[in-house]
Formats: sequence, C-alpha cells, structure tokens
Amino acid sequence: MPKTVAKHPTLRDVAALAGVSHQTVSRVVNDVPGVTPETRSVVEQAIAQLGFRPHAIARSMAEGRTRTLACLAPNLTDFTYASNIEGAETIARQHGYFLLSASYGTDGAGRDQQFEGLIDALVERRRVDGLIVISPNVDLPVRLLPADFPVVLMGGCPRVDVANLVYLDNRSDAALATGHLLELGHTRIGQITGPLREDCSQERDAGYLQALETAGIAHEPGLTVQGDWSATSGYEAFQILFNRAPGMTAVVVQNDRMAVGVIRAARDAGVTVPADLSVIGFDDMPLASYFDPPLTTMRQDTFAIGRTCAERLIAILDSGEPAHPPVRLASELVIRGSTARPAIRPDDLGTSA
Amino acid sequence: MPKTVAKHPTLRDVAALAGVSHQTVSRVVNDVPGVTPETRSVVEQAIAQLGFRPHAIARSMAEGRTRTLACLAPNLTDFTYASNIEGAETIARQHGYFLLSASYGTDGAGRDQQFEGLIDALVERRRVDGLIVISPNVDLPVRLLPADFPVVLMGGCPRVDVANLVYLDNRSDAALATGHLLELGHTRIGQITGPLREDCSQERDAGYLQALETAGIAHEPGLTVQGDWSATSGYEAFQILFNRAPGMTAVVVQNDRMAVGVIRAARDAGVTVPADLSVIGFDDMPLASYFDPPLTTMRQDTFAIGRTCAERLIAILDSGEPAHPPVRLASELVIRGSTARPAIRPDDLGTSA
DNA sequence: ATGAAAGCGCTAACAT
DNA sequence: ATGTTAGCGCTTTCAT
Repeated sequence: MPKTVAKHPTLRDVAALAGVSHQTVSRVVNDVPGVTPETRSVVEQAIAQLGFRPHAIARSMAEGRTRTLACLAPNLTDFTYASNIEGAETIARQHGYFLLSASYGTDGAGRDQQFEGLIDALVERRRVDGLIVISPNVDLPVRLLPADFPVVLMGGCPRVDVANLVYLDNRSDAALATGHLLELGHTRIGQITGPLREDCSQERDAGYLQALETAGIAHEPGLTVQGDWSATSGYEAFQILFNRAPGMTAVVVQNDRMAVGVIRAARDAGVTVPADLSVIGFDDMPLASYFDPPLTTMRQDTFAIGRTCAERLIAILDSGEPAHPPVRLASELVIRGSTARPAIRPDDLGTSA
Repeated sequence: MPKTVAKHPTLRDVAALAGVSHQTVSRVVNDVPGVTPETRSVVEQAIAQLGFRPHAIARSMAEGRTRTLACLAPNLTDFTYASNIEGAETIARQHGYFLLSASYGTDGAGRDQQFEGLIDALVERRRVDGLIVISPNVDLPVRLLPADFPVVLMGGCPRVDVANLVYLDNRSDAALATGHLLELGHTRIGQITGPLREDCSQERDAGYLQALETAGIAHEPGLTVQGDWSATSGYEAFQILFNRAPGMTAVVVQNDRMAVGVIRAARDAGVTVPADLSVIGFDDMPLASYFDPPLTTMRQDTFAIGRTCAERLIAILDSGEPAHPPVRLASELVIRGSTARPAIRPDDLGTSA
C-alpha cells in the first residue's frame, strides 16, 4: 500500500522524490546560490511534479515575519479612506506584502476600545509586520500604539513629535480655499466645519481664520457652524447660517459632501449658487464635477497618500530605514462652477469706491 | 547575570514563572476546562506579569489555519465593492477572522494573470482559510479557483452549476427598472449598458428586453448603447442616442455614475430631465439624491451582500457546513426625481386614444 | 556543494 | 488535573 500522499507536499516530500535533503530544496526554492545546476534542475522537476508550494505560514514562523501589513481606518467605504487603502495595497503587493484592512468603527464610545483590540490582535500577537493608521486624531494612535512597532501615521496636521507621519497640511489648504474666495471679492465668508474634535476640522478652521486675518477681515464667530461631514449636516448648517447672516456671500465647507448639502439647501431657500453664494469644498470626491453647479474644491491625491504611507512603512521594514520626519502632502485648488465673484447688491452701492 | 528577557515571552516563559508546564498555560490561555482555579490564577498572574500574548502565527502553524479571510475585488474604491468589503470585514471580525483585501487590477490583459498570482499566494500557499471573490465574470473564478478550497462568489447572475454563490438577480432588477418606465407610460425606452463582457451588463440587458417584450413593445437595437460605467461614457452614450433617436423619452442606465453623465449631457443638449427624458440608474450610490434631479435608481444593499458572503464562508469554515446553493439578494426601486410621465407631444396627440 | 540538527511558539495526543 | 512528547513546515546554523 503506497504511502498516502499528503494533501500538500512539503519540502521533505520534494526532497525525497529528488533524492536530496530538504535543505537543498529550500535553497532551490529561495534561489540561494551554492546549488549545482544539475541538482537544481532535478529539484525543480520534483517541485513541478508534486505541485509543491511553500507554506507561507511556516515560512513566517521560521522567519519571524509575516509579509503582511495592516491598515486601520475609521471605515473602508469613504472614498478618501478607500483610496488611501487602495494606494497602500498597490504598493504593498508590489513589494511582496499583503494588506489587511480593518475599520475601527464609528465615533464615540467604543472607538478606543476597538482600536486597542485591533492593536492587540495585530501587533501584540505579531500577525503583521507593520501598520498604517488613518486616524481623525493623531493622538489616538500615538497614545495607544507601542513605541517600538513599525507604524506610519496618516494625519491631518504637522506634528514634530510624531515620527513616520504622512500628513495633509489642512491649515494652509484651508487658507488657500479661503484665499480663493477673498480674491474673488468676498468679505463675509462663512464656514461649515467637520466635528471639531477631529484634527482636520481644527486645522482647517485655523487656516480659515488665518486667511481672514491676513486679509484684515474681522472674524465673526457666528459665521462658523459645525457639521458632521454628511450632506444632511451641510444642509442644516446652511439653514442656520442663512438665518443668522443673510449678508454672507460665500462659505468654506470642510468637505464636498457637506458642500453638496449646502448647495441643495441654498436652492431650497431661493439662493442661487454661485450667483448669490459661493461654495468651496474639500476632497474633490468622485463626480464632484457632476453636481449642479460643479463643485469648486481643494483636491487631495488620496491614492498618492496611501502609496506614500506604504512606501515609508516598507522602507522601514525592508531597508531597516529608521523613523523618518513627517512628510507633507500638497492639495490643489480646483476651480469649477460653485464659486464666483459676489453680486453687487443694492445696499453695497453706497459703500463701494 | 540574569538571563536576558526575550522581547516576547512565550508559553514556556510563563510556565517557568508560574511553576507549571507550558501546556497548562496553553489551557489557561485557551480557556480549556480542567484547570484548578488556583493554578489558573497563578498562571494568569504570570501572564499578566510577563505581558504574554499568544503568537498568532505559531498558533496558525499548529492549528493549520490562519483565521484570515481574503476578499478579491476588481478594485477597493468603487462604492459597491468597498461596501461589500466593509460588510464582509465586519462579519469576519465578529467571528474572530481578519479580512485581507486585494484588487486584481483593471480590465483587459493581465487581469487573469494577476488573479492567478493572488490565488497562488493566498490559497496555494495557505495564507488564508477562505476566499470571497467579487468578479464581473463568474467564469473567471470558476475557471481559476481550486475546487476544494472554501470560496464564496459574489456574482451578478444565478448559476446553478456554481456553489456558494451570492448573487444579485440583475435580470429581474432590470426588468423592474424598465417596468417602472413602462408604467409611467414610456414606450420608446433607450438603454445604456456597462461593458457587455460583464455578466451584470448582459443580465440587465436581458431584463430590459424581457420587460419590453412583456409590454409588447418591439425592441429597437439602435436604442441600446454600451458604456464603461463611467459618467463620461454615460455622457457620450446619451449624445449617440439623442442623435439616433430623438423621440426617445426614457433611458435605463445600468449604473448611477453613467446616469449622472446622461443627465448632464441631456441638459447640455437642451433636454430637461425628467420633463423631456426620464432616467433610471442602478446602485443608489452615495449622494444619488443630491444630484439634479435626484436619481431614481435600483438600490442594492451592498453592505448586506458583503455580510452574507462572509457569513456563508464562515459557516463553511467553522460549522463545517458544506457548499450551499446560490443565494439571491433583492434590489429595491427607489423613485426620486429623474423619472416622470412622458410629456404629451404635439405629434402624439393624433395617436392617443 | 550538500546534509544534519536545532528550533520558531504553539496545539494536540497521549501519558500520568 | 497536570505534564510529556510530538510534531506543524520552514529557515538557520553548523558540519561535512
């Protein structure tokens, strides 16, 4: 009775068939020099004949690394996160790594807890070699992550105290957005922010304030309303702003989804964009140019951000390159149809010139 | 000189400290009965003291499974795929699995090759326990996947010969969409399809034809144009259709992105939606209700689809449940502003009644 | 150039 | 209830 063939042949099965030691097979598989062409050929035939494939887990076990990276994000569906992830995944695979992605849930309670659970399962139990963390608050990972584990952070503001940070300079981006409105001649410019507990919202707010100040325009706190990134919240924020400050001619909206909500609310209130109100968003989300009017927005190359994160992480892993200083990524102003010069209103006539 | 403490304590380190065998520690860690409360307590203290965490890879090695699933999709950014993935990831984690997601590239050459490479690295090398495959062509995975590996397919049409298939009944969904237009009173209904090499486009086309036939309306082949799912292709397809059949009063557009392109093209051509032209899309993508007019569309619960796939896969893995017959998932007609009764045109007056 | 031995950290099967 | 003995399939180190 012939020995039952194991479902998956091992190095030793190949070795037995080729009449060499399993070690030699290992050398052939890993392209290690020091194997005669003849031996190599015999082994290769045996490998082919048996359909041998090295066992990735066994290899991880012996090598002490998994060739797997993980990316943690608040969710996997928002286009910005999804494209970060896709960018990272592309680079990872190009370098022989896989990318495991996990979301750590919606805001509020449980978030930290879920994040910690993820760190435990992925990092402490050494399931992955490195981590990319996308977090609305850089503090979260900084606080919860072990210091000696390879991590690249994707953040929304510069932080000199944080190594391996790839960040968007939201402050200057927002200043640029506000500057665009200022240049068009707007002076009463409102703002709709994301949740103010997020770095990104804070930074953009700071940039907005900074641009106003540079232009010598007094800041009206009542002109800023907080949203939650959703189109609905943009809709509601506009209504508040509209009642509060009918003279407002432009709004900086901290993301495109809310901007779309603003445009809808404006129309419902009889306000025409951009004739009566200029609206600028952030992200340049897919189809931003297909709304009515097409959205003027601050575009971010989110794929490139994901790629950069993965490149940095792999450099640390493969080349033993140590922690690197923060990398700043640029945004780009995309002018479309939702912004224009302010209309000259009857009551403005007296004050001009 | 004290023994240098290993960076990561092992079962044996804990055992030594607790004065028991490593096996007892293993029992405690895995909550296996048959350990005295006292012993357990001592071991738990040692675990805490050393900060021991079980090594996931070593465990995989010994258990012969990785508690990791993979999801393959054409890309990770299209909302439909991203939400499938997020749904699957949620379920996976609830059951103690991680989800590794990988994209197998854009269409055309290289696709099969990349897919094969993925199968090799993930399946043949046993890096994951099971696979979820989202493919525009069910044939691709059916052809390239080993028969004995746990796989759940997410597809666009029923296939009795394929086990573990979770599918959208695109044919009847398209018939429903077309039926909506028919009910409104449209008779010359155009169609813009996705790439016809994809199952989904074929099925929807079949559903469209079927609905027309049921209504006793002769099919005009010239009223169908092929797009590539992009808004731009929808824009262009409308132009072709408009020149070809100015009398057309409605279009079934096989996804929302193209539908948005159609609406834009219609407006640019002086055609008002829905007064002059009704447009129905598929997907109910995010913000579909924020376009102008809000999109009427066939909604699919893509999160639920992802969840279902993961549930099936885990059932096979954990409960040893064998292959199951195809699962059909329903879509829902969401009527918004882009569809309406056809206007009564001058030349229609004579023919009516 | 090749082989033998040891061990990665765990689980499983079998003692006691 | 606890301990002992074997591996899991590979890489690494050291012999030959």
